[in-house]
Amino acid sequence: MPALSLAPRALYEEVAELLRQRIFARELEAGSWIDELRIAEALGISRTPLREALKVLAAEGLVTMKVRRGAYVTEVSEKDLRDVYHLLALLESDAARVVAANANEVQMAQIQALQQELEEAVTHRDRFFEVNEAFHMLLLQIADNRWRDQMVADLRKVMKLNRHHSLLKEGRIEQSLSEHREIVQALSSRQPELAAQKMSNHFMNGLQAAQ
Amino acid sequence: MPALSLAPRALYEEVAELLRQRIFARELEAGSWIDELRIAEALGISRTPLREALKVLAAEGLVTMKVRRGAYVTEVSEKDLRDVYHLLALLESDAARVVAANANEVQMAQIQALQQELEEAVTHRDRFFEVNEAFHMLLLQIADNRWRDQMVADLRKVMKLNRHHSLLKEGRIEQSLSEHREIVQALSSRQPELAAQKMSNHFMNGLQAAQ
DNA sequence: ATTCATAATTATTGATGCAAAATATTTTAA
DNA sequence: TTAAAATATTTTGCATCAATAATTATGAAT
Repeated sequence: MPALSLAPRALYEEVAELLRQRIFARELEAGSWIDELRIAEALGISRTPLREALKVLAAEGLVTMKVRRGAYVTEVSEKDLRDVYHLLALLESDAARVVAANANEVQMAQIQALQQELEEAVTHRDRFFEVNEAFHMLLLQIADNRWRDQMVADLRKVMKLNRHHSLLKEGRIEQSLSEHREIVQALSSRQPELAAQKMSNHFMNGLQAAQ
Repeated sequence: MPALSLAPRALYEEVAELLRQRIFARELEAGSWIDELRIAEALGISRTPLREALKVLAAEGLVTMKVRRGAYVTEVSEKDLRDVYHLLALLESDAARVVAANANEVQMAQIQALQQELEEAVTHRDRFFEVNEAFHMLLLQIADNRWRDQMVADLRKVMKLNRHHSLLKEGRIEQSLSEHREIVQALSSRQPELAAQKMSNHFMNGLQAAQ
């Protein structure tokens, strides 16, 4: 029985989302083989939508398909993690550059409002995590490049495969907040290169905390 | 009857490749609906591998899935084209930066050898096209970031959706060659920032020629 | 004549079944 | 006892089949 949903998504998308959650929650271990038959049976669905979901996840980089050997949860090495952070830094710092150069006053106000929310969420880990994500999403949305949005979304999913979460490290939230202040400062004062540099810095520090 | 294949790829991958070719060749028009039944029948295969192939192409951005309405060939607007070039410039110029900083002497020699081949191919459009692609691939390979490789590959596929091919424009090949010389020069002299800048420039000129 | 509702047709989505390939196990021989 | 070969089991991958949803066409009513 499919889960209740107001937006009628296709079953393969529902399944893809469910598998993502299980992968992030490490119920499906990194490197392990994904038993199609078992999962299809457990979910009460056929293998067809499950196989389609696996191909979507493969394109995102979350699983790896091997010919005639099925799907495996992607293993993320230390180098992979560095590489992914490197690209996120590159893409999001470019977004920051674009925003600093092109955002209108209303959009700047939105950014500052979210920064304010972030300041207030500093004592609540989950809330901070949530607002932090919203902040980065807002910048991407303003930068307005759907291809970048897609790539960043995929890379962030891969990043979540890693067990060490940078924001969970002692003192990282406070440091992250401080870095955000500098980014917003650079954006507000319309300094594209500075904003890009601060954003890049933000990711490099995140990587340091993550490993 | 499935197509003869020596390399034991899965059928859905063969089909994905075939559809890519047809999309690039405009046999499948931009924005048009993809008739599963008709194509499956024409290829003499069932709809299952075809549907899996379509989901792969959707992840690459070549087709767009609409719930309960099937697959459509992605329409690439002028803005899309600019956005894709922007990202390719960003990613490949970063690769050039990494190469300038980290490549060893053997790799540098490979780059120079390919540049030489490019010089010799200037009078043969198809050959130039081929060597040009090999050149960019070599830089990516040396920069050694499989996530970037995947993203660049996807973006290049989207770029090919556009009907105006920059290398087909009068004089563009000669200009492109000259830009390549400057890139190789910057790489050989180990100037990361200059290499990145030249590469970025190369893409911006390519975009100009493409529209 | 136009609009709304209902029915029919068409196409997507999901389930099931079957064959081929790969892996694991067992048996036999050295 | 160990290794190799043959057999058996597991699992992927493709095809066919059934059902659900959407669109279009037709008919009736205002």
